[in-house]
Amino acid sequence: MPELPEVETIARKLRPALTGRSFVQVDVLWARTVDRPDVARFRTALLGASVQEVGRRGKYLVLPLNTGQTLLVHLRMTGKFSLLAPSAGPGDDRHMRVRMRLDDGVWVVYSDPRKFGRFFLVTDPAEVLKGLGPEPLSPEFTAEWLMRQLAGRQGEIKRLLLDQKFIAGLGNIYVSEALWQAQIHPLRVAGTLTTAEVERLHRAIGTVLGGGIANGGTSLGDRQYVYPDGGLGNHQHYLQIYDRAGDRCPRCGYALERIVQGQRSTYFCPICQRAEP
DNA sequence: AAAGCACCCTGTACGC
DNA sequence: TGCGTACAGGGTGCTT
Repeated sequence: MPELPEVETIARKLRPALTGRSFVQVDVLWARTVDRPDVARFRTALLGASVQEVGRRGKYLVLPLNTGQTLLVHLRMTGKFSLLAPSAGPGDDRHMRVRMRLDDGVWVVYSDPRKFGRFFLVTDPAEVLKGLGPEPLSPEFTAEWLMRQLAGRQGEIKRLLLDQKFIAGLGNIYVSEALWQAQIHPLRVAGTLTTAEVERLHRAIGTVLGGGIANGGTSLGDRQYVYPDGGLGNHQHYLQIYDRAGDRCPRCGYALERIVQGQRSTYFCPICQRAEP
């Protein structure tokens, strides 16, 4: 499940292969993968267009084109890109949903078993990105900003951190890790966090995301997330609590627990993540 | 503002 | 062994 560090890792791996290249072939094998425009217009507009850069905003890949349009991709749960040499061909992955050939012959293959990922080709990227909160690794994301935004909030802190309109890029794994590191209970009412807790949380978010990127992202579980160059990330070896219910807390040794918040799993330590300030 | 739920999907885990 | 079913999960949209 790609979150900010995984999408950043993917962008970095796609960048050298795609920047300056143009698309000479575009095949959409699962129509609903293309959110907009319709598949026919998508193909026509992409053919011959070249990629100016490969960026990221939240969990979106952002590829401005020389045509003035921008290709945006959200991988959702199981979307992944592969880069294949011209001699290898595009392959025959049964989950292939989009395949694109570049002007140097390299194949860019998008596979997505659960078909949740989406491509957007738009004139104004804000059309897709406008609702997103700030980038958690940018200078504007300060402890002071976080403190102000949390003030008065009655919802649970974990659910709020997952809200992309609040902060862009955090997902289930990194939110659980950040709250554990900051020693804050996931059920805490957001507006009740103390200044010290908010400062710990702010620092922890930076630490877990930075660590995830430094380790080349997470390759987890059944999906064993594979990057465009065929490699695996390393960060799964550094996760402290995610998907470890019943295991001992690395900090205090007590059994980690799993609860459900907003139809989603939350992992935490009931001892060192205090329910009260 | 906050929360619940259906939906989109399929691989996997689990019960019988 | 084989079959059916529940479940997971990010995001959107709708409802309360």
